[in-house]
Amino acid sequence: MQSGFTRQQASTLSGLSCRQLDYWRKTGLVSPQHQTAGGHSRYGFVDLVVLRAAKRLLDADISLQRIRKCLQSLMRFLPASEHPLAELSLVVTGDVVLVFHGERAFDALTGQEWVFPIAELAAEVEKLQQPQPRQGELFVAEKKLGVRA
Amino acid sequence: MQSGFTRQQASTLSGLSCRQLDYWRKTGLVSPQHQTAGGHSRYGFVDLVVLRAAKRLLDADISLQRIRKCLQSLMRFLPASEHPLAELSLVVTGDVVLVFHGERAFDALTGQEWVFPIAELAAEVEKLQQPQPRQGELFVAEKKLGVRA
DNA sequence: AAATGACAAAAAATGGACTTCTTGTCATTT
DNA sequence: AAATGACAAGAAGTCCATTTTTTGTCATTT
Repeated sequence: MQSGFTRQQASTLSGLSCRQLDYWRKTGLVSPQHQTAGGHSRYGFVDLVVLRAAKRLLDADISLQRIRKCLQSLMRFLPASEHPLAELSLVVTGDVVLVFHGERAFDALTGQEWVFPIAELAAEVEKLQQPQPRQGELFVAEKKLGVRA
Repeated sequence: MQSGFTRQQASTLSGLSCRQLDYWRKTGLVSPQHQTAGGHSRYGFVDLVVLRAAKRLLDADISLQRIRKCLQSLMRFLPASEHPLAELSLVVTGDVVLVFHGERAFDALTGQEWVFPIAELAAEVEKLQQPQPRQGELFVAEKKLGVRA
């Protein structure tokens, strides 16, 4: 076994057409990791993972242009992280792709992150619901110190 | 303490204007849980949680029309679930709102769910990378049984 | 086999006009 | 105070025409 997957192999294994692979390479979406001396493509392991991910996204009706932007973000995680892929998930919904890494969720496109637990809101409301504090002493202390006023 | 929060209180506690509360009630987005004998609003605990959630979504530039649809989905979880709010989170990104409940992620709007771990893709590729099976016997068995052909 | 180029069909994005929805403000009623 | 109604500005959604992107197919080259 040599250095990587040929175009044909990559196509078969990813479910993408050779035409797509060519176009994607030409437009910089997924470029094969190596080349042969003769200038032929050799796709690497990470390439294949990316190609399969892209295929899934396409199947989920995510447009290529969106995938283009998302993969840029995904790529940052893929080769980099220590526990690389195990803790990494994609959530696809509507036309948004999220990258989950542990507890955090990033919009693969914007990099924006915003998660908030409902329990937090409920706790806030619950606190407001009882202006009479349970811990009387603390309340008194606050009044004395003028924390609330 | 009586039955609930007045409009004014709900407004103050949620950060929404009375105008918004009125309009939202009129259009059925969030209706106060009870009414007084005189026909005045009394917002309940869950109402307040929902109002605060809505306020946050608005602050995140989610349009009211989208919130309208999302809350319908969120509402299903809120009063229903056993471990109600503790395991519930919202992820807001771009113009999509996801409801997280345990391991699952639902598009709050469509209800669609699709999560996939990258590790899975990597494992698939890894398997393909070695056409020589590690378990020789199994491979032979498959050939014998014609499973692959 | 793989890369490249050319042509065309299909899919997706963009931009603008138009409509609907939200919200503030103010007056009136209950 | 709260509800209701009226007016208007701004925000957001919809629809349609136009442009760009993506992909298949086929021929040619390396």
